[in-house]
Amino acid sequence: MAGKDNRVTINDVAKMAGVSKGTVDRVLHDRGEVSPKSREKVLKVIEELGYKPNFYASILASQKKHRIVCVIPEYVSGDFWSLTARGVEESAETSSRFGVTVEVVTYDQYDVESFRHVCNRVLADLPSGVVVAPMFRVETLNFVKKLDASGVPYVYIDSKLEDDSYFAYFGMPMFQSGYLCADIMADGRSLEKILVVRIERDKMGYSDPTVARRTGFMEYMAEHCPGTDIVNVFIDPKNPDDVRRKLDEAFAGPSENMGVVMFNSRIHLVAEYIRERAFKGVRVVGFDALEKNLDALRSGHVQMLIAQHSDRQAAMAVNALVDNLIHGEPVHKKDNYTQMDILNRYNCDYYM
Amino acid sequence: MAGKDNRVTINDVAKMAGVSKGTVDRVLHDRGEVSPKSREKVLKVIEELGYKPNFYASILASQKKHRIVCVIPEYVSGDFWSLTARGVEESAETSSRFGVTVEVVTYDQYDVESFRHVCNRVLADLPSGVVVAPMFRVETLNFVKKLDASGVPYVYIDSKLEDDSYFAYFGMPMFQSGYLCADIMADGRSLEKILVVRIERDKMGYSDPTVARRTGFMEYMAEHCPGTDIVNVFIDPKNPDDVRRKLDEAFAGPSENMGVVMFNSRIHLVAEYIRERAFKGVRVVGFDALEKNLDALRSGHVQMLIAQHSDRQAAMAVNALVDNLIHGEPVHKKDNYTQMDILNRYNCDYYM
DNA sequence: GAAAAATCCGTGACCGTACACGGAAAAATT
DNA sequence: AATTTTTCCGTGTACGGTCACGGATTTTTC
Repeated sequence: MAGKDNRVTINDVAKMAGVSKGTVDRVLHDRGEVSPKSREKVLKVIEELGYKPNFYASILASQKKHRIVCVIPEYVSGDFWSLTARGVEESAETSSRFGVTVEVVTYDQYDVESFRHVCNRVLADLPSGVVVAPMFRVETLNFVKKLDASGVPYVYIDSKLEDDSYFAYFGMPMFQSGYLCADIMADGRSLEKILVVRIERDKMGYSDPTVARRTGFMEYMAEHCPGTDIVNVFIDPKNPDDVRRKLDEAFAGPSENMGVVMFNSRIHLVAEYIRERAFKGVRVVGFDALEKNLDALRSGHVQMLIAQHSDRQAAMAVNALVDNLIHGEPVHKKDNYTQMDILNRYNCDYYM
Repeated sequence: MAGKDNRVTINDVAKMAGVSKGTVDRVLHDRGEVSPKSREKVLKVIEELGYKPNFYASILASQKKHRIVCVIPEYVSGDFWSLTARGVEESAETSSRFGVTVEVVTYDQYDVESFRHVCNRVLADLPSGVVVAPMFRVETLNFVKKLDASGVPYVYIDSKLEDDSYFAYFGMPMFQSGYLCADIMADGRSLEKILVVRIERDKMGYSDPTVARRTGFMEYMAEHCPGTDIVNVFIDPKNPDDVRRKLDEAFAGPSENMGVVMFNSRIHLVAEYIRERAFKGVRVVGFDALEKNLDALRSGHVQMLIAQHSDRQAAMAVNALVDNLIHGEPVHKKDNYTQMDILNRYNCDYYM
């Protein structure tokens, strides 16, 4: 506890063990070429003296260059994946001090082929570690299997797959986030109808990370509000007219005491619609702290958001790899569920 | 953007500027003994080459030992200040790598004399930087004035005072947290009565950081729920009998549609009482993610908590000082308001 | 038992910076 | 003009590691 100032160095260990620092270094890095008994002795002395290598001397001396690549969906400024990218950017800065470069490569999340292509590029020039946000189940499994075979550690962010040789996972508990969302939507009020707004793609075969979220939501509703009418509305987010038409239809009936929810980050589309139509009293709940969503929160067109720090998530993913690469540290926890932040108009301005 | 691998070193700069690395070093650290024109030239070359000192070589070479002390109220495991202490502990670990030792000293927050004593001890053996959680206004101002005079940077955590030579502040926006709290308590329901449970000390002259929070709460209520009856209840937290008696009195009347709130971290006392009396339907809202409070959340005796990551807060405070001491970095922002986290039974388990 | 191979280990040159030391050049003094 | 003082700057060592290189021992081979 009492911080010792007399740091013990590799030379101290060497002297004490009656060998040279070269030998100590060899056992430290398991580089072989050390007789069992020297090894033994050095290890014992290290233990006794409580030797900790000087991190900085180490980095300085070993001019190793590690490279980490992050494979995430394409993004444009302000959307969900741009947050992740920002997190990567941030940790890249820190990591560069450690001689680790971090590289972001993106793929079209609606196009398997582009994902395959990116994977191949990564495999062609193997990095020291990989961070991947999986959208295509089979292809990702295939990808990571090859990484694993080459001894390249990989970590999942956002969502994970059911293999188990991943190095770590950082993401939101999807099911629970849906459950929580339902509670926020419904608790203490008796809603007659809830629109679940989904985007067309949901219907297709892609592995959509938000399905678990929807499941959580539905489960809560079934348990706590069996009487509430839940209506699915499918929209094409790229087509404003379509959005307007579909929502007009959905809002047509008796729109008293209604709720609207989306399980991806696009709730601002709904907010926009509601602003246009000047609807009052609709309870709108969504996910992710995109700037557009926060604006909707401020203007009162969205009541609540559930957010995660995807930037921090990404940063932690990268850092976990860096720690491992540089310091050989194992992960603290393999599965890291980041907190679910509930935002409303009164606390959103203090969200990062 | 494209990560350059060819880091430029102090030698490159020296060569380019036609001087020796010693001179470059002198201008880098403003150590004088450099002619204006050499200085000029070096500065220009640094600019051109985009030279960034190698952090690690720098730390390694300068064997400076910095010491930071954190002055916070005494704590026992599980209470509010223990969270802060934990954050300090964490950042202490990181900081030790930088040759910075972090030391925690505590005072009795109910005893000015103990605070004075601690301050004197700190002043007697000046550290390189100070983190302080102020509870006594006058004494703290006096303390920091002396620190300032000695050129020791200090940062406030938790709450800040109205001087302005502090290096930084990390804390929750107290007024807004009260405002938010009121919204969480009252929004969408029509409460008849709200008990504001306070501890005796509130009545005395101590500078209580939670007054701003209470003000925020009251302001919201005045604006949005003028009809709600707000009743102050003073308890002695150390005396369970007193708590029970006072709350019994407060709950005596028509206890339909009631709310209870506390502005410090002791809401678990109320939860305990409610559990004992097996009251139903009371809306209980409080602050801070103490283990006891989280338990109350899980068991349903508290509906909502507003939390802050006081550990992260403390860590950031220490880190800001470390960055400044080691790297001479100025603060990003002087006032750092940490986010206000809304916790209920469904997201509290993922809160760190 | 000598030669070849394998094993083990010490040496020393770095990594990029900080800073003490002492000397050269310029300025001030006499 | 000679001397002293001041200003300015280059040199060299240390910080605590990493790793290539080559030498010394030991083991294997024939």
